[in-house]
Amino acid sequence: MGRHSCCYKQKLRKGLWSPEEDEKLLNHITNHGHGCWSSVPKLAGLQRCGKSCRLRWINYLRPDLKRGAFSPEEENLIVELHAALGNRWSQIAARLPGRTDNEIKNLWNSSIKKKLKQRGIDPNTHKPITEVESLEKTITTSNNKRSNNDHKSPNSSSATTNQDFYFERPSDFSEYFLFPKPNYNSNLGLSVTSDPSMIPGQFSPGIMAGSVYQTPVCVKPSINLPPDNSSSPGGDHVKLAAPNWEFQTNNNTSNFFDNCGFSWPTPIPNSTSSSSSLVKANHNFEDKWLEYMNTPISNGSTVQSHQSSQQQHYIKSETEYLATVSNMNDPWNQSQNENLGTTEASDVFSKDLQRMAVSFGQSF
DNA sequence: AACTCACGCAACCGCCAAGAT
DNA sequence: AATCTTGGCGGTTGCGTGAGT
Repeated sequence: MGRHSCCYKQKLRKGLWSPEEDEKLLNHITNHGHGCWSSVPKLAGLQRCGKSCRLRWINYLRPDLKRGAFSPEEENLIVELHAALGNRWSQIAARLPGRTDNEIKNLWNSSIKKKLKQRGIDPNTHKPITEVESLEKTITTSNNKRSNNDHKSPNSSSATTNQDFYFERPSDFSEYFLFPKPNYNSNLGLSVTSDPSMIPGQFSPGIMAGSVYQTPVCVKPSINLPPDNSSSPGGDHVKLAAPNWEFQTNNNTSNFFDNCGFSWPTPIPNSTSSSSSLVKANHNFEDKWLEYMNTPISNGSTVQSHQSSQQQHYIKSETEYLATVSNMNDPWNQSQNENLGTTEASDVFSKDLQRMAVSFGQSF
């Protein structure tokens, strides 16, 4: 259980991939597609397990990867999506073309989390830390009271987890629309929607952000995406998450994002009384939230400063070529690449060059 | 120059779900 | 129905690098 049989039945290589391995894998998938991942290493002549090959392809070799530093727009979008989706990195990555879940997860853990904390925002709940702390106190108190009656209380986890965050939310969010909706397009400084191509399909991050903490209980929020055409050059080998979200509390299968992109489902009746008090209680938070969203999360230049050292990898040139070719038939990718700023473009292959230098023992 | 520390990234680990047998 | 295989995901770890002393 857990570890795949292929990983220990055979003596397989682990650790960093060599340029030769990359080339083998890239050539194989380019020519044949990956098919069954477990057979890829054998067919490609690699001493790796299929899982490792898959990961390497998805996170590094895939031709549609964007690479380079995250833009402030991307970071803001990640924050918004995290507020709505939690640690569902693959789903967040699906909204950020060319970015991998691993990349986003790393960025979140290494950079964004800290920035949010510095601003007094709890990165788990996206609420002001003071509010979270008071909430924790309340929950601890109530749990203590409850545990006096029931020592086996299963619901004793911290309120700071995402799960708890979602469960805290009112099931009726109709009154939450009383909140003034922040207009992130205007002068709030959040530039997420300034680049419409950033958001595939009908996703409207402005609306999303306004409803960040309004996500109702048992909702799997997501965004309608057009069919993903950014798969590997060999065909539909790379499956990106294909979300098909539904409102779970009932069987209403109408899509969340019909029409206006991010429309909320019908509110659950019989819970308005509690939600109205919540609205009041959350007014302060709304102000803080606006303040929080008013400031772009990243300074851009501070992110991934390591990548300022420009280095390249010979594999990437081939990969980039493939990406270019694939983009010719892919309007979405075309628009994406057009939106790559010069700064970002210059960062694109930094890590690869570094590896090349290491591999060949040369400096450039 | 040498050392330490913090950070970012790539890769692995463990688990789960779905499909195949 | 039970078991096995595979793909996928989120959490975690270890290494390389750069900054600071």
